Amino acid sequence: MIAILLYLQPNILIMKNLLSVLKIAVPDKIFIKDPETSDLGKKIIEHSIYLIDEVGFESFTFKKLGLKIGSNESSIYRYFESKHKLLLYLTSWYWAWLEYQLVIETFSISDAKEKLEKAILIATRTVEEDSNFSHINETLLYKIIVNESSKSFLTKNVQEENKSGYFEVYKRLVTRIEEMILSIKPSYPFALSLSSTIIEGSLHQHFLQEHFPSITNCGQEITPTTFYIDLVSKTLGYTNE
Amino acid sequence: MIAILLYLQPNILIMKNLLSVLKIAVPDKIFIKDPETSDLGKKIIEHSIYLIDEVGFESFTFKKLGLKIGSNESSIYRYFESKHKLLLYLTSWYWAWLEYQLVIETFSISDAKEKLEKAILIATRTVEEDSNFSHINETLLYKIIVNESSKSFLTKNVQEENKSGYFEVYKRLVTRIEEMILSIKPSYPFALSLSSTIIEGSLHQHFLQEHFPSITNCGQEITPTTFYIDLVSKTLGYTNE
DNA sequence: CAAATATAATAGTATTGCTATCATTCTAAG
DNA sequence: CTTAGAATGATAGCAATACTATTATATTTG
Repeated sequence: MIAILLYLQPNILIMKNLLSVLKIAVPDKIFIKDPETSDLGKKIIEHSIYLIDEVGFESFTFKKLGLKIGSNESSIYRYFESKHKLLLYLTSWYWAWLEYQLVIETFSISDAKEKLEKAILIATRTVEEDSNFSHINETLLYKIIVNESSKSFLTKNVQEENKSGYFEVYKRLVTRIEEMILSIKPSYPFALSLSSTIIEGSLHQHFLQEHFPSITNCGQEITPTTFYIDLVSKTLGYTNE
Repeated sequence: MIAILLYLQPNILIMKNLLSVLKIAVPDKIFIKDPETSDLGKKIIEHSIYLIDEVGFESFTFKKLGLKIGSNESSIYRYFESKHKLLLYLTSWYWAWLEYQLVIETFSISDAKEKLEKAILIATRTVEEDSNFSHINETLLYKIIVNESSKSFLTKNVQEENKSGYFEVYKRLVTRIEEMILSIKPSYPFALSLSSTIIEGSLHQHFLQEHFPSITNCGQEITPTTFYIDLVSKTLGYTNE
């Protein structure tokens, strides 16, 4: 089933259909009860995105979220053990969604360079259009990823949470791009570091673009995508410049 | 005075002397009372580094710090309005210290490439030796920078705090490296982004090395310095490989 | 229809992130 | 040497946070 669908042209309509069959898979240790399995769960996810975007992660509380969705704080605790776990859920969902795009949009590209550049495009572009095929607003979620996602791993418990598999999706994504880099230049000794630099670095450039425009070239003309495609092509030595 | 000192060979002994004359300058709006002006102030800085390293920034409180230094919570509030301001102080101090190293250690280098590579080395190397010439343990502070510094700007108030000048030192550092890049290749259109990528990216690689070794090449053999020197030389097209 | 399951309501608790007030100690100028 | 001012300490208090626990009420499902 999945293989058949993957041969199709990737466009938003097809993605819509695909996602009605496929489910974005988030490591299930992250939640107590899968929010996808109930109306309340979906409302929690949907409105947590609105609320975190609105007030920021530090000021976000389950009590406020309960108020927003006309539900009770204690009910939210039946889905997520803490707001930190909810953030982990959102970030994992985002990375899984990105991986999914990466796979379908590069699947049929045979040229290694073209494939990598497509992957860089997907990983570094601004998510501007909400696909509207679920309760998740990807545009706002992307803003949260730019502004808050680092907080999901910059904690005293990373090691532990890493062992629990909470970051598997993210790591797999880095590995996928690493493979694409290596298929262009197998002798390049920093493929993992370059891959992780593209992914985290582009979030950082997006952040700078919004809050510290004086220390980035990204703006109207130049995008993080432009910057990273140039960087990678030169680093791997396949530029025609 | 400063100019005279800058002609000297940079080594730890001279730095020690230099720093007894020069003071690392942190934007003074960050604190209520300059912690450098009193014993209590210095103790606050010294032990905040130990405590944040020990328990992490989220669990760090002024009450706990007060206990550690045998002082009172309320006294600490006379120096810093909040723990967030204290983190801003520590990060600003670190960036100022790094800028200072950058300036003295590259001052007398006339070759543009050599100068830039020295700068990259300084900006990306692990701080392993505590210089011991002040109450600030640079080794531990560096660990805090790797693990917590992003939290100083990933907040809802960045814009405002940026306007207040809290990030001036950091931005100046990015600009300094940008200039070095441009002096090698004036036509390179992404010098600011490359500079900010080196600085933030190397912290990220250090973080990965410690917590997510499977998605970085940095480890025993390869360091963030190796990776970034290779990246930059290829990107600017001056590699001899 | 009964039993199980999900949700809501309420209460409670330790801790956080402060502010405010007042008391004490130290320090430096007259 | 004293004395006023500055710095520090002690104590109290407060609203909010980040939960846990218990009980009650819907809702679903077999």
